[in-house]
Amino acid sequence: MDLTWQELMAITELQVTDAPNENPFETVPYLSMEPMMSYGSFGMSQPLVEPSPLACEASPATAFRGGYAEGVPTHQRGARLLPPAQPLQPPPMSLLDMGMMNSQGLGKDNARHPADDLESDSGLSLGSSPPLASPENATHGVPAYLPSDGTLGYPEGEGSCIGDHCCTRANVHSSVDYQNTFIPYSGTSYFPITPNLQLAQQPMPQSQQQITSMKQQLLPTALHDLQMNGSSMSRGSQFQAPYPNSRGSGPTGPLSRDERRALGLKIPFSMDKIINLPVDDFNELLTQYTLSDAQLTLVRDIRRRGKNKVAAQNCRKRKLENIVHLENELGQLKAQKEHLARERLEFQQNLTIIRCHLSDLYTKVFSQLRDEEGRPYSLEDYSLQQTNDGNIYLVPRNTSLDME
DNA sequence: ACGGAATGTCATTTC
DNA sequence: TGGAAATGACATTCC
Repeated sequence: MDLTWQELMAITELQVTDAPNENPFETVPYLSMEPMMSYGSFGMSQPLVEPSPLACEASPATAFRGGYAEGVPTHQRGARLLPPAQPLQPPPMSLLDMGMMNSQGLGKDNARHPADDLESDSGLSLGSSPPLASPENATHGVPAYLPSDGTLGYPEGEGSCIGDHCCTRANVHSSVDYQNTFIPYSGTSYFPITPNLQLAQQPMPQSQQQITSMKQQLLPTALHDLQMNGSSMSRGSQFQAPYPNSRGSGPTGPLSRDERRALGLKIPFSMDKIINLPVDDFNELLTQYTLSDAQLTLVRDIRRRGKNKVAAQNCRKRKLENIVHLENELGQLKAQKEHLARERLEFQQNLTIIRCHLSDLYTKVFSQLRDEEGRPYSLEDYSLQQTNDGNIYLVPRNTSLDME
């Protein structure tokens, strides 16, 4: 009997890890074992109604559940006199047949609730937004547009160079280093992958393939050009027509609208200076020349448009990168969800096993108990209740130790 | 001729 | 408070 008690208590110890309703992916509710866990009723005050998909039928638990657990309502039945509370505190208990448990998949990890993995593995931080990389350095430190004095623009102080030969210009590349000014998202996942998950090694979801395809299509044109000091950036602020050169026709080509305007108004300094000079230097530059209002307005417009052009390019690049980043995280989340679903299923199977054994042991205990007159205690009328101090008592079902 | 993509520009907000 | 950056919306051009 003591041995049986040890087994029973070992089973109840295992229940400590049972917190089924904390599963965030819970969709199919199953019976909580909590009533048996609390210091309240230690008996089957609630029937085990969950059908067992496992080999529970072959054990005595089947008869127990069928004959009592499912047949006995929770309301009180015929009351008997409360016998003297019989302390049934067993000696220190041992885990029941851990070898069996492990053999059935109840390993140290399997007993964990999936919710544990949610916290420990995912590191989900919905409150944090992706660190939008700022391209503000594009014009700091390393100027976005190299000084073009002598190589492009207008001869300072004279606007005599108005002709076809002036439409050609040196191909001054932008020195914006997008590889450095942008923080790649790929290295800072917000859903850290634990080794056991190995999400990164999972097959790429279809949506991710799509975005990858999109990236392959878009980035080479939109991003790669930017990164490779290509025509995009140069076009933006250098003396290149916005559209004719947009397909890689080279450094030469028709003047842009602002270029033509600048030529028309004989703006005495380069577009590069107008756009990329710091504001103080830009203002100082303006003081060195006597400009008409029209010239002044045009220069300021050119500066504004030139800066906004670069900003628009940066903005679009960021937008694409954000899409790629979010698609990557979506793929990781999907893989993580699948992993948790598998763990949940395994957990439920283990839980069913535990319940079967618990019912079996409970039946065994009651079958060996006898009252003062030698009659067996009925599971229908008596239950085991544990007090706060850990003692276990056999009490009628209509009696609660809490009230005493 | 039409649609999509790329890019420029403007207005507005945010930094 | 002014300048710069960011960004949505629209326009323009090319393919």
